[in-house]
Amino acid sequence: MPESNRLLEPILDWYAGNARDLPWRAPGASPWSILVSEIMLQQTPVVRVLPVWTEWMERWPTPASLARESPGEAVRHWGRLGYPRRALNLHACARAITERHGGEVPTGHDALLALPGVGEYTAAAVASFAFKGRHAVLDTNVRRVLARAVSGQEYPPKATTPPERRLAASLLPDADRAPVWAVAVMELGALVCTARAARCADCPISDLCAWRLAGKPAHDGPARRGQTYAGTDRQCRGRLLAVLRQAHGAVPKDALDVVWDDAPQRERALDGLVTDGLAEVLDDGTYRLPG
DNA sequence: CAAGCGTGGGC
DNA sequence: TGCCCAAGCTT
Repeated sequence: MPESNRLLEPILDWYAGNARDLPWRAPGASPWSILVSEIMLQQTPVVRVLPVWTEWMERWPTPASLARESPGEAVRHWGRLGYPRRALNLHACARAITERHGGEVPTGHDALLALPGVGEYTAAAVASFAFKGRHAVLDTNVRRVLARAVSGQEYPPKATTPPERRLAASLLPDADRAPVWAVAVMELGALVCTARAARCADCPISDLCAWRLAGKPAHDGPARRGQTYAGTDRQCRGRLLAVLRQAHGAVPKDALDVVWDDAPQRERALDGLVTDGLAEVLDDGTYRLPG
């Protein structure tokens, strides 16, 4: 028997009084709406997801309704959420679900994992939140809470490690409480145990937290990230795709050329968009979202 | 497996 | 102001 989880009750109690009222957590939220929310939330803050998710749910309330559209429509209505390949992934999910799963989001972790754009985290999240399965749900929030509370480190490793998975698995409560435990730890990381300026005064497990008890030592080791954005291919792709999104119909190449000066980089980025299925070249040399 | 992939907001 | 970060996935 694993040692009992002393974090469980304080975190569940805290969640009961502090959970945000997010629409994909409503009792009637469909598995599809939860899957859409999880893909949209990958690397993207809740406040930016909310309006897009709402529009998508009105427009495409079921996998079948999205599957009937062209992939380009998904990209267009993705707006400025970022990482637009996720729109293609969701469109491909919709088609896979209608073709292989009778139009219903699959309930099992493995079947979810086989869907495009669904990785270890998203499969566990949907299996847990939509179908009330018992899974360790390890997102950046949970990893940070466990790193601090249990391991005494300010930040988790850059990539998820086997010890982290073992720890998360060992903390899983019984099947009845596993889903709420998963969402509660995530919420604690999102609202209290934040990456910067952790609000330890509001934390329900501050008296158990190894990191706080150690005096909140600063992260040792190299700086964790260093990605500039200005001038990158990513920025260029974003500019080009914005033109295609806002135009309805084909766009002459001139209209793309004007948004980025560096021609070789622009061509490379445009080729990349086509390769990735985010844009199409027509016979007359014009460009558009994928049809 | 490290790198690439968007975008906007907070400090 | 620039840097860091936000419910990751894929190759």
